[in-house]
Amino acid sequence: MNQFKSIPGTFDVLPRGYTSGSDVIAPVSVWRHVEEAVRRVMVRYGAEEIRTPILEPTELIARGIGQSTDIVSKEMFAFERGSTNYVLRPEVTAPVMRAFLQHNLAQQGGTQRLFYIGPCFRAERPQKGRYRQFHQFGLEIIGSEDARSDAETITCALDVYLELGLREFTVRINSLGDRDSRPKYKQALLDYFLPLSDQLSEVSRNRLDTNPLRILDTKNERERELLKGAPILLDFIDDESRQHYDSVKEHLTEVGVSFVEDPFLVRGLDYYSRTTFEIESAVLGAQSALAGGGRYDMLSSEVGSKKIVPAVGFAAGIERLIMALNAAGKADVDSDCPDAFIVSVDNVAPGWIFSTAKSLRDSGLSICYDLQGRSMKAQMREANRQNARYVVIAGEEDITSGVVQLKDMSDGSQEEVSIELLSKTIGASQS
RNA sequence: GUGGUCGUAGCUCAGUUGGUUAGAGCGCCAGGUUGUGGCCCUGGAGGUCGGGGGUUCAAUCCCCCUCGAUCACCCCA
Repeated sequence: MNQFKSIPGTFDVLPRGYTSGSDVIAPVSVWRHVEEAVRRVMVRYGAEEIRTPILEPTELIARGIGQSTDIVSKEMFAFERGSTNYVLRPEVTAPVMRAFLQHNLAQQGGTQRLFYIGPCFRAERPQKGRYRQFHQFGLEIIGSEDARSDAETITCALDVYLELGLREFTVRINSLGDRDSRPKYKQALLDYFLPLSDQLSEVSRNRLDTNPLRILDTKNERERELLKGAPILLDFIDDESRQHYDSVKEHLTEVGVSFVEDPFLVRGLDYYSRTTFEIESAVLGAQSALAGGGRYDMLSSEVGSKKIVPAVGFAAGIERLIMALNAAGKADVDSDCPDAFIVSVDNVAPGWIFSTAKSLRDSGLSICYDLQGRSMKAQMREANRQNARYVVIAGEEDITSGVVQLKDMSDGSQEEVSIELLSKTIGASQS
């Protein structure tokens, strides 16, 4: 009988953490540490949390992200039930936009700053830093064209990394221009590459038909050489987009964010226009992108809005963030430990242990005790392993006399405490 | 979907040019200390050496198949 295993590309987050292949799966405490940092930073940005379903209509994702993208064409976990097509969300921007439109959040006035944390799903072949179920957090600023919102999106992502103690990353930015810029540029790219097509790899040759922009981020050495002579996207964008882009760069510079302009930074989701950016870390191996995002002014109309709703946002991978934290030695986080562990000498008075634990818990303390009838030594070891602050030692006589031993595990000191005063004494020293 | 690498205890890994009961460290359990943890010492549990087939007197080791893991391409977080 084979044991069941988690599906490839998914993993369990355990209390203690473990290694899986070359990946270190961090303990839950690290995950919470990250999630709390995200929430702190988001609050500073005035962002409010939004939670959307894991399941979305397939059509929303297909239209939002784009039929020809890899995500939609080959990486969706999608299924049909009755007359409805469902998909496990591969990202959260389109769902957030859907929710924004569905609930008419524009009616609440102003610009909405919405953030999320949660799982996403893509049917890719797993590898280091890439999973089938992975976790993202992100910010969407919906309802403004202001270049400050683009810059704010970038600083917000960076602030999460800074908050967690990361320092080593690079920001790459580019502008894709407006709706009309891309077709013009695509044509220019085609004009450049078609005569050279015999020098291109098979994948890139196919892309000339399907999505020529994707040739720009090839890793192939020879193609990179060819790219040096290729037309530059920035030369094809409209004046307004150019001004907008300059303005984004100025704002970033004003607040001391350094970045590199990458004329070949396109992204694999169709909804981007104008600003795009990626934040990457050198410590991550092949999957080096920590976060990515950009402006998506066209998305709202793609998913059925009559009005164009301008928006920008970023999405960041939590697994990759944790990998970077591990590499930077910033992933050591204290996990919760009990205030006290009750040791029963010779396993006497199980009922008393149970009810005492309950009443101490009722007073807000975290209490553990042995459930296996183990020796006192083993109970002490267990208390030590769990990092209990105190051990309550109770034997037959202690309980009848109403006075137990309270041992402070940090320095080994021990005192007699009457049972009625236990919660007060343990609680008083809570730091 | 395509390539490379690797499968020995819960974890990290030794090992056998094919030869009796397959090892270590960590972890776990117990004892050393009959009411006291961390350190130390002793002992113990735990493995069909991924699975199937073949070669051989004999396979964990050699061959074939298969399954799984992993890294990379592609793409993205």
